[in-house]
Amino acid sequence: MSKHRPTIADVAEKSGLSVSTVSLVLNNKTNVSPQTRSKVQEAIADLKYYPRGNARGLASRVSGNIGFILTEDHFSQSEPFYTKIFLGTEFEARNYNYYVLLTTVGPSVKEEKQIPRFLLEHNVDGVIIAGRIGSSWLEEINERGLPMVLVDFDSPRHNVSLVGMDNHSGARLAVQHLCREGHTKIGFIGGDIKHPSIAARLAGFREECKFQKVECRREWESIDEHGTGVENGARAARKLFLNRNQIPTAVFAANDAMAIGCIQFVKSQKLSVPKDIAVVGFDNIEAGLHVDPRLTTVNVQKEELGALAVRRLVEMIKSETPAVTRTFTPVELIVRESCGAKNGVHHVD
Amino acid sequence: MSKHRPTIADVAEKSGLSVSTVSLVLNNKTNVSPQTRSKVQEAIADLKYYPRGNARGLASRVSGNIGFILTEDHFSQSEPFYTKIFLGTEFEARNYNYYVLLTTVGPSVKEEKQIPRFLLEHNVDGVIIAGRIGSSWLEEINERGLPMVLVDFDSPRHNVSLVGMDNHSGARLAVQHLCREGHTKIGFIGGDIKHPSIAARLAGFREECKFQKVECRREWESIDEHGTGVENGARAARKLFLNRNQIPTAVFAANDAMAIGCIQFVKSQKLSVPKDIAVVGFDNIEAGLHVDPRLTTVNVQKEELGALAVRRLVEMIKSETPAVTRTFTPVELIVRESCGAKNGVHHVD
DNA sequence: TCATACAATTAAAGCGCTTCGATAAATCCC
DNA sequence: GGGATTTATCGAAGCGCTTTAATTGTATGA
Repeated sequence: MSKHRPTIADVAEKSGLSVSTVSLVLNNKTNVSPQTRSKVQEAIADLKYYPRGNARGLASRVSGNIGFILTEDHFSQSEPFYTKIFLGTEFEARNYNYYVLLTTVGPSVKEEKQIPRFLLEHNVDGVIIAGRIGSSWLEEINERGLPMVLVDFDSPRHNVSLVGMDNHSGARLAVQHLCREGHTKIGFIGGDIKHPSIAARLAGFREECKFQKVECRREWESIDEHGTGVENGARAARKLFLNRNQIPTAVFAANDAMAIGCIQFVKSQKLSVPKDIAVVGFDNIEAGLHVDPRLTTVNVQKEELGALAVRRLVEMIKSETPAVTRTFTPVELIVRESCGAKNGVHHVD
Repeated sequence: MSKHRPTIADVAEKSGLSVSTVSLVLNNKTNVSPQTRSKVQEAIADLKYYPRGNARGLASRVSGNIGFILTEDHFSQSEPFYTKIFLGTEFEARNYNYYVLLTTVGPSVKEEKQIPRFLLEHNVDGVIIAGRIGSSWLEEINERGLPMVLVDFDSPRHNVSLVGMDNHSGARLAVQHLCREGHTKIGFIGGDIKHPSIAARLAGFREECKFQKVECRREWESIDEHGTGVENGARAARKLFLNRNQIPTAVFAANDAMAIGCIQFVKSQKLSVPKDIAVVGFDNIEAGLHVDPRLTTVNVQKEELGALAVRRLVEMIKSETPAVTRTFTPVELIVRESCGAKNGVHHVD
């Protein structure tokens, strides 16, 4: 054993310079001559030196970590929607030399002991929150003076940075496509209608219906209050289709999970998708590929959302005066069989 | 501002004791009188003091982190199988005051720059690896002298600790159930047959067939070399059912993804599941709930696997002489419709 | 009663880095 | 040409903790 891991002092000695100078090189500071810089870099490479994060963090009082917060029900959801966002985060964080600490939390801040340890221990330099979350968490983090970025959520009361997708255009794309397929009676299925993304999708739906001069009655907008899962989709579909004189021939669902629920319900009624009812979803989750018929949907760039969140967050961390930003990724229509059209991708213009 | 975060010195002052004593209390060391201990704890509570991880890590030369390594293709898989394992890891790690750093890696160690930063920087005290991984990674980690635990994989050459599930019993449960349903001709569908879990499932399948005195020909064992995904399942099913005089009436698939592929193929041939072909899978992934008919399968406790891995890893970290352990969680049969039986759960005895 | 052991507490020396202020050398301007 | 700047390098302090060895206090045994 004995041969122990090289420290900055070893690098200094090897290169014939001082520890401080090596540190300057390490941190890409100015006022280092090119020769010096390369001498140091050579020594670093020779020794296979890697700075110890703990020492760096202690001296510079930053943690080098980013916290990623998810509510428990989001993460335990079967669909890897948030997983993919997290993956994007992890990838992008590497480019900035940050580690990502993921944790799940309950719906709202209760006891101190439920607060993520990385917050209590000041072990993150900023926080990314994905999906719906109680505003008490936003306040908790604000109080700690940590920069934060929301992903696919918003809190008007908190004027917070966020990254999201272009829900409005996505909904319009979906409706537009159904119209192109000849549908004139289109319904909407949704849940958790206060969620900004869902609300925006409904708004886009209505707007495009109006624009296309297509019949879209309020009674064809079926909202299940209890959530946005498959079961909720099935329930909303039941509400939409049962006990009505007239039903729509096409449905735009606020997300894929509900769209799948809708398809299940329609099939359970011995009706055919897409022949009797065409269905379009939103999110492009994997399950849409395994449902029969395969789901036409609006694609969301999940990894990109995560990466974007990191970039915004790092900007805030580095900046003295962080600006509140709102960034939206574009979406595109993915045509499969559930809408009764030929396959293909329709990009948003 | 100004009011800055309390340090151990503040706690020492407040409690009228020395920094060293506070440290002893913090670390639950012996030789501290009960009165002293409670005085310190009181001060800690008053000040809302939390030790700074970086300082601790620097002084005690441990990182307080656990690395979680996944190959890229595992993580980008749609199915949240590994996500759930990770979640279990994260949960259990909290109990031991560890942070989990997740990263994905390529199939084998190539350049130094592809090595996870937490390894290069010695920023983890141990490593959990989930799923199939190139043995060069195991060597890389071994060389660094880090304790490690594999989840759902094995490397006979490396004599490494692992946690897995009882694949053998699971396969036997599945076959046993099919026999109980009256099937006498049972096929097997699998992929990546060198994977220890898959191989064990095949072994269990054969053993139970023999035990039940049921016909199971080698030509009814259809292996797709290219993987264990849905497509591979469909392809293996094609190989199994096409161009044969006699085909089995039931299939045990090595995992749910392949089972779903198999169902898709069977349906594409205008045959009925379970009437013409009964199908049983393994893993109990969510997608099995959304396929039609819903998939009968063998449940694997994914979160528990992750938690278990943490426990084993922490034992190794704390121990001077880490023992190599192999731990297996029990499985249970979950009966849904794809096997043509009534629903229910059959536990392994 | 005095040396001995043991328990409880502490002072001080780091852990490996960053950063501030000092120093020395090079460049500038009138 | 000489004081004022600027640039490159370094010494040393300190980040907040752990840990070792030393110190003090108290109980033990002969």
